[in-house]
Amino acid sequence: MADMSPYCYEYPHPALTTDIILFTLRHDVLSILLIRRRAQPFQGSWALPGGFVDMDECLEDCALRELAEETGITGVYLEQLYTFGKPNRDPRERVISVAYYALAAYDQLAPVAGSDAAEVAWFALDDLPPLAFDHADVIQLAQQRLRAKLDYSTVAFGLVGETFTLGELQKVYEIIRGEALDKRNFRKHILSLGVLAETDATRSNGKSRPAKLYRLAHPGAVQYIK
Amino acid sequence: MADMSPYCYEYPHPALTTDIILFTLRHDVLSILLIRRRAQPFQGSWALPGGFVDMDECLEDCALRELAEETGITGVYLEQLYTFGKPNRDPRERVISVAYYALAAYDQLAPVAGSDAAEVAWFALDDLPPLAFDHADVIQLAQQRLRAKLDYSTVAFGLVGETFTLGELQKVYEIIRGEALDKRNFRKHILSLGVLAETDATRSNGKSRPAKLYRLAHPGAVQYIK
DNA sequence: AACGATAGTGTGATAGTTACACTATGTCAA
DNA sequence: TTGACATAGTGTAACTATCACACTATCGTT
Repeated sequence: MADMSPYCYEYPHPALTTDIILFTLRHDVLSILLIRRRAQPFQGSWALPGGFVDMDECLEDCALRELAEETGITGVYLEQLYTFGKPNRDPRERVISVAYYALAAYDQLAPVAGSDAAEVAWFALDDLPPLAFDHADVIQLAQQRLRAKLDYSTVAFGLVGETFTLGELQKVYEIIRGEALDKRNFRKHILSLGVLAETDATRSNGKSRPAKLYRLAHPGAVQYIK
Repeated sequence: MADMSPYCYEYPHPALTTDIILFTLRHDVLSILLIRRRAQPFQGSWALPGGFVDMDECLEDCALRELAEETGITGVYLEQLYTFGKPNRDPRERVISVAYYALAAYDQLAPVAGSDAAEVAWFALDDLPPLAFDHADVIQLAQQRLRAKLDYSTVAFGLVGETFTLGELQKVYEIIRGEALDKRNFRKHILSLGVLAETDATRSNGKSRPAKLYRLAHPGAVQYIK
């Protein structure tokens, strides 16, 4: 018994995990990536990717590592969301989960089921399967946060590629806010923020006039705006 | 040895604490409550109130309990801020800290040093002593968050009493934003939010014309506005 | 009764937001 | 090659919100 449980403490310690809500837009639908659990508890249920924090890694590194291990995905934008710690979240033992949300452009992603995942799949946010643990709550909070940050930060740029057309960007805003936006007003607004730079390339969707491509003037961190 | 460390796990577990940044306005200065540590590590240093999470209590309850135990303070507004988890935050072992910030009106508070605290004192945010652990970072983030939330929520009401004059409320905004505001514009704005209710009482500061007292129309949760 | 202190009140200028419709340029099919 | 389709790209006027600004009212104090 002691051989199987060699990590001993004077006081009880909880287990610590990270969970990742990876948002993307696929076929004009806001979606997240879920894995089907290979292990107990909730074996066979859909759940957020995530897992236990190693003792020598920081929380953010853990989130990135788990996402990579379970889904093969790397290089996404990541931000801490909230820490969930109710006593009976997990039937095995006390587990604290630090939730992160991640954003990426769909065509830059190629998820592959990894070690702890029997399967990996995208789900539209309004068509989620039954979820393990309290992951439904986690996802709902993430969606709220994403919507709120649209208005005062540059999060939206995390959901498009490195270069993008204003039409693509407008679609991101429309889908997350759930309402149509006026094209001229949107362009005026977004250009006035001063965070975009023109490129001299254009992109055609194959059916119509090609659109000018833009990129972030200062790529990297999400900025607060206004 | 095993007798001193009876809580054993198959994998290593971190310790889990909460820390609380309790803001108040005292003598027109934004201040927080610190305790002087009675125990190692950082014995004798100033630190945020906080402590280890019990295995059967949720994170928020822990924060409230620790605040009560160490400072005697109860009944404050509390909100999760961020979770700090770098591997070497604490020299003893891996410690994850879920930080909460709290708000209260100064005259409703009477801090008293409790069990783990040798001393409890208010410090102006721009005149903090050297702090234990990474608490200086925690406080800085809390201050940023407080300032940001002023503009899109009703947090400011957490720093005044149950009833308050518009002059008092304006002072809260001015101090947190660090700039003077126009009285007429402030009143127009705050009343237009529709979150205030008049009372028919007034309050005099003893030196001048008494001011009408207001209260929150829907006390309780901090609301998002605009 | 005069003074000091804070409460309380409105208006005009400016800036930001909204509503709204047509031309331009590409692809595709006949 | 030309016409139909799809999306890109563009300006203006009405409306709304924000900002700057100064005086009167009412209390306590001397």
